[in-house]
Amino acid sequence: MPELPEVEVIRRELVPQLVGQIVDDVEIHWSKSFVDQSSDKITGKTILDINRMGKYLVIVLSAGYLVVHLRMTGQLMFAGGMPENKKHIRIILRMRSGKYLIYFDSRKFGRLIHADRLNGVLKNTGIDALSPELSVIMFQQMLKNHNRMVKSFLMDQRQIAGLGNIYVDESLFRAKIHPQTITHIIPERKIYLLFESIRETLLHSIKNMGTTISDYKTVGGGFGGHQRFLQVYGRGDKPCFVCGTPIRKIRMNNRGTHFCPKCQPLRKKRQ
DNA sequence: CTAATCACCTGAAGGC
DNA sequence: TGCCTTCAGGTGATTA
Repeated sequence: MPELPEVEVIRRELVPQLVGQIVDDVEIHWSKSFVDQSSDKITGKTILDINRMGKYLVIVLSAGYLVVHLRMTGQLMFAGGMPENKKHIRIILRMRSGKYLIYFDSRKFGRLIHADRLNGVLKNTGIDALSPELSVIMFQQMLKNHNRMVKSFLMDQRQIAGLGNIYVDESLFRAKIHPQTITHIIPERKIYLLFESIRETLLHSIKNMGTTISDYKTVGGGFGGHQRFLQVYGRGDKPCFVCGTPIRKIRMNNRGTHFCPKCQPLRKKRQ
């Protein structure tokens, strides 16, 4: 479900509510959802800050971290009491204030990881897609150093972290690059365009509180609004908003991949 | 190094 | 209604 913009929206909502709270108790309803690899107990720890690394939410405790990955269907809710709908609750963190941080996850893919250090947990996470340290020069170098299809490169969290299936398809459409283009043949001006397209797509979605296709909800239970602006994702066979050609949907790495065959022609050689 | 497949899970939607 | 298949915002392990 959530990619960088959704996780960032959740982070921003959570910070004012959660910072300063003290963990009093952890209730585990599905054991695989909570991975405790810390030598210390989480009870009694104060929440100092919440950061984001790619699609990970990093809750900084007075000692150690609670790292959250929502995968496909994870949801967080912060409330003064238990919600009416208790379905799919996997973890409940009760705070000393009497409030609760509740983790829902219908598909049980997501994880809350309690760890002393971030090194191990984030070892496969590359530079964040919105990091100010990710320069267009560095992005260009990364693309030139790989010989693979640009969509699968952008989906690879070890390279650039935060993009998922929706925003990769949207960014490639915006940059007019076919998802199967091999990274190292993309001309320089297209690399610049792609770099900007990724930033604009992600920032625009954050402004709209993320994209709700089915499960994603903000911490307050609201829906995102960015689905109104999707150009290709979920629009297979529908006319391209730019040229009217039917959007094509194919499978790449077992993921639905959407693009406009006219706006994003496949080039096999450097132009 | 890259690609393909499966595994982890549940629920919604469509065909018959 | 019900059964069956396919699909879904993600990632990690394994095999080719």
